[in-house]
Amino acid sequence: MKLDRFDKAILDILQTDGHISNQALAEQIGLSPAPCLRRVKALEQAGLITGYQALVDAKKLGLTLMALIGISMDQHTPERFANFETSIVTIPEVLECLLITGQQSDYLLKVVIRDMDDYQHLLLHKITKIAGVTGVHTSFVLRNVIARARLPIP
Amino acid sequence: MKLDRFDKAILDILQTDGHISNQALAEQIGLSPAPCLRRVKALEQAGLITGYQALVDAKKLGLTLMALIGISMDQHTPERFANFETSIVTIPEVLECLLITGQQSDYLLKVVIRDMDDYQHLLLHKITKIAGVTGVHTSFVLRNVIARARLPIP
DNA sequence: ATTAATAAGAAATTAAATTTCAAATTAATA
DNA sequence: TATTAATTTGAAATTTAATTTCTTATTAAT
Repeated sequence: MKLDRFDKAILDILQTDGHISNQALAEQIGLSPAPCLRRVKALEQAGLITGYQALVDAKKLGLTLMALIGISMDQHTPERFANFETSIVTIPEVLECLLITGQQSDYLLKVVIRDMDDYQHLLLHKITKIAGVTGVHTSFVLRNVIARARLPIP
Repeated sequence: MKLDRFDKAILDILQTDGHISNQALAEQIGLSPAPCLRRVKALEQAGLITGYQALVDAKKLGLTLMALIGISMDQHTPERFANFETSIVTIPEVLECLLITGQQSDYLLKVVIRDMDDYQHLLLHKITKIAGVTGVHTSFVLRNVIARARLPIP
């Protein structure tokens, strides 16, 4: 699927405001509502738009701590990795889990927790309990300079 | 503002599906549409819901590379940091920018780019051009095990 | 237990999404 | 370059959902 300027504008706007009405969206990109809606549906159908979500303020939920946790595994086998990944997705505090190169760590996790007690519990009773996890290195986030940024539309 | 089970259910559902109709949402949480809508509006008003966004597939946009870039600064002064932050927010490829502890780096960036050429250009012509940036260490993301997860509702 | 305050639900209204179809634009072919 | 086919647009009608209003019920406080 190739995108013209209308499609790109739609993606750009919907990443910023996923609740904009179709009429307002149509006006912003310079089309009438009917074709605008068709394009949005087509982008959803094509899998370019994978969903919509509300953005929630972590601090107002009491989730004031964010940490990055580097994880080292004992063996670099597909089985070890697969097992780790199926375990880690069940922990709701883990917002992100990336398999990475260029570090001592194999995985980098981003977690949000209420406080140090919760962090300790998460680390000692959940993460280090997963088979194969040998090393853990945590960085705490002091400031979130850019969050929830939108993808650049090429 | 304190949240009851209805509010928590709303936040949980809207983080998963920000496009659900108010009627369907009301049914899922076990309320009629009118009070359900009132609660959603109240959560928006209170700043618990900060917005809505469409989720876009990076690969389908041709953004096939994701990298984590650790940044070290020469001086740890508020002015240096402020300048870096105002510069970094203008780079659309930077999806996330965190000021962190526990690493050699001061900042950790998450970037998405098309390919190695774009990465090279981003690094050499944009990031390292910012005043005070002395060290850069890049990790490439091999696999995105968990992405765009939703906050756990306490 | 009684009152006040808050929240819920039904129904009416308003607004938006969706569909339909004729007109226009774009792309392809001769 | 003219002609045809395919695709896309936009106006209007229809359907659906959001929003408001008002009465009833529930919860909290005295």
